[in-house]
Amino acid sequence: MKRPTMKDVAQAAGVSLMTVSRVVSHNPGVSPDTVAKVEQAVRKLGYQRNVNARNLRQKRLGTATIGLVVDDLANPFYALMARSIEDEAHRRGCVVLVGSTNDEPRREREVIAAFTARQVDGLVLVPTIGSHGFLRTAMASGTHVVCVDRPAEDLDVDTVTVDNRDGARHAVAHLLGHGHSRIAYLGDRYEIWTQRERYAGYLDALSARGLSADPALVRHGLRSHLETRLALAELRALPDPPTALFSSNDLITLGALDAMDGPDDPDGSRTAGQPLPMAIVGFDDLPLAKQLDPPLTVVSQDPVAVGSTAANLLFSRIAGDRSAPRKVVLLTRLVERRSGERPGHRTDHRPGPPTAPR
Amino acid sequence: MKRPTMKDVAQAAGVSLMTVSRVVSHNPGVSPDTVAKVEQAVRKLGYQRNVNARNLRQKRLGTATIGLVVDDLANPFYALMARSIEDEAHRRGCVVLVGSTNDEPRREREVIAAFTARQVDGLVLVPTIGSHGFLRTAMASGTHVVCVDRPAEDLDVDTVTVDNRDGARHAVAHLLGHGHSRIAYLGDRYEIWTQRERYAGYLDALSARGLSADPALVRHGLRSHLETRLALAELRALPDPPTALFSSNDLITLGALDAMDGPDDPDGSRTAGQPLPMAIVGFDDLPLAKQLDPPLTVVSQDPVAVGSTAANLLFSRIAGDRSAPRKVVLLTRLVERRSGERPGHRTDHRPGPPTAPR
DNA sequence: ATGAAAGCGCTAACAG
DNA sequence: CTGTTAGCGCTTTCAT
Repeated sequence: MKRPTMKDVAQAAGVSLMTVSRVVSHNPGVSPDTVAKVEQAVRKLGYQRNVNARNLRQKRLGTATIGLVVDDLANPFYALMARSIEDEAHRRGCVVLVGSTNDEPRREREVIAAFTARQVDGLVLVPTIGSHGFLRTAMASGTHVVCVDRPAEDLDVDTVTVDNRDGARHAVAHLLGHGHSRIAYLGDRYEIWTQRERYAGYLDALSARGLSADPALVRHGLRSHLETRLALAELRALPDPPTALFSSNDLITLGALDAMDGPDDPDGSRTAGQPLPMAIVGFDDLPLAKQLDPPLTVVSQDPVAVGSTAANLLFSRIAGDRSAPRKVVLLTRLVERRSGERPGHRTDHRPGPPTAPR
Repeated sequence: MKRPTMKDVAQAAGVSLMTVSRVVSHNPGVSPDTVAKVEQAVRKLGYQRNVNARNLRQKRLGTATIGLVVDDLANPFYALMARSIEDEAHRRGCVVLVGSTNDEPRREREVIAAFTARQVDGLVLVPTIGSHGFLRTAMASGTHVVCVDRPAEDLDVDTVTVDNRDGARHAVAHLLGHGHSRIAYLGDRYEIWTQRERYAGYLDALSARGLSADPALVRHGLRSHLETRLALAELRALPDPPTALFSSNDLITLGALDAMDGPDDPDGSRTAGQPLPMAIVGFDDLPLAKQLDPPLTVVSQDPVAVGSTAANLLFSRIAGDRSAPRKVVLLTRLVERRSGERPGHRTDHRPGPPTAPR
């Protein structure tokens, strides 16, 4: 009923507890016969060492446990990242605790506290908005932290991000290059670092052409499908509506594409063959992007590379690297399919009088 | 530098270690002044209880840690499931260790061993193929196990699955109902339980119409995008090619849609407005399914429901439920969009006269 | 090559 | 109300 302990194994093998410890730890200096006897007892009892008890005494090697704290494990980007971090950990005989913050600082603190209370060797963290000073004490007592996806505003630690600004700039430049000048920006909460960066990239691209953003075309804070639909509806009702759209994350892209299909039809929808009413480029690639009509042009980032880079950084810290914090910035790639190439000079897509050309 | 212990707090507060323990555990019977003194010392030192040490002594409450072992954390289905399990765990003040097996029995054993060695209270497991007898000893010593997505072949434990067979049957019946009789089956490894079930559903639907499967139209063991493309190419080269397709998971659906686009074009592809050459219904919903042309009809399962059901089952076991193992089977839903409705009696899909409207 | 003693950080079971 | 003594399962250190 209860799990066997070293004591039980020792008794079964007729040796001392210490000898069992040596065998189980593959320590040298035990006679082959004894090893055999002990190993047999181990198998017979189904003994497995209690790693937590071990870690209590032997802290030289750490707990071989790391924590991964993301916004939302269900988000494909973080899921891919998590998998690649888990792979790196597994290679090193390390396990990983995961937690989602839901972008709530409070939940973030709870999750991190639960992890550090279990003596994790380190943390890969997608920080929420707000201060992370509370991590200082944990870090002082040896918990290593690597930030991913975005930096923690007040923490100078290893950080792996992608060049969001550059990615957005390219996306919007692409749209501009295809004749669009009224390009809407659809973004998530402006408080999120990646969103600020992407918006900055949007502005960069405009000003490189001598344009400035029309406030009427800029929408921050889109948190849901519904809000995105609404925002898009308002944009289209404008006297001078946008001809193109830059959506700053996958969820918003999804919402926008859905909204473009027209009225609220739960399952099936857009009339076959009818072109999308606006050009669109989105941040983040999506599985069926190239099967759309027209195929969707996106800024793609590599979550697997982000994850493995972060994991490697973390493990080298755990292994003793005490050099200055590194800031790694990975590149994005503009995957040009065709949704960004619709002509920018026509917006006729509704029955009824076409909007004035240009 | 080192983490403070209760001893340090006791010293700082001028009380005994035991008093600190009581305060930290919110035990009654400590005078308010003492509580205040201790709490202040705790804050001052940034003390946090070592949960592992605590669990070593007090095993009444378990470790408040569960393990989640899935095929692949990056798979959207498992990612969603993982998130919902993590939510349930978080509600209960429990943390979760995750691991991917990659469908390799060996890695599964490694991951499970690493988890049980850390004294997890229970395991939510997507079992690989093969025996799981090795879990018996862990279970005998109190580790609870709940299987999800598929049953473990030789383990009588709580299991949460969806009705794969029924889902597949409906999908294929839908295709049959639209005039198709030559329907190809594209599946992953037949050794995987879900795949066998879905194939059985495919056969069910055919025989309900008095048809039997044409072996030439059945392809098992599709493990990659490439293999799927190849398989589809072969099917189309048949003298009497299929007019419709049932793909038995999301990856295969993706591969098939990709292959239908024609030659190997890395990024963008299909000519706008050109209809898909075959009808298709896939198992598992996909984010952009309804934005496709035609919108993709799928069998959808609810990973969040699967996850939360499994988590609830596990936690009630941990809480002491010793009733007979439960087998929960959730339903799937056929989301009828339009890809299953192309006429089954024509296969002309190349440049030439446009397909009849609707 | 093996074992005995001490102690990791904490709580259970008793004292006072 | 508070403190003392064991001891969880293991490893360290020091014998033998």
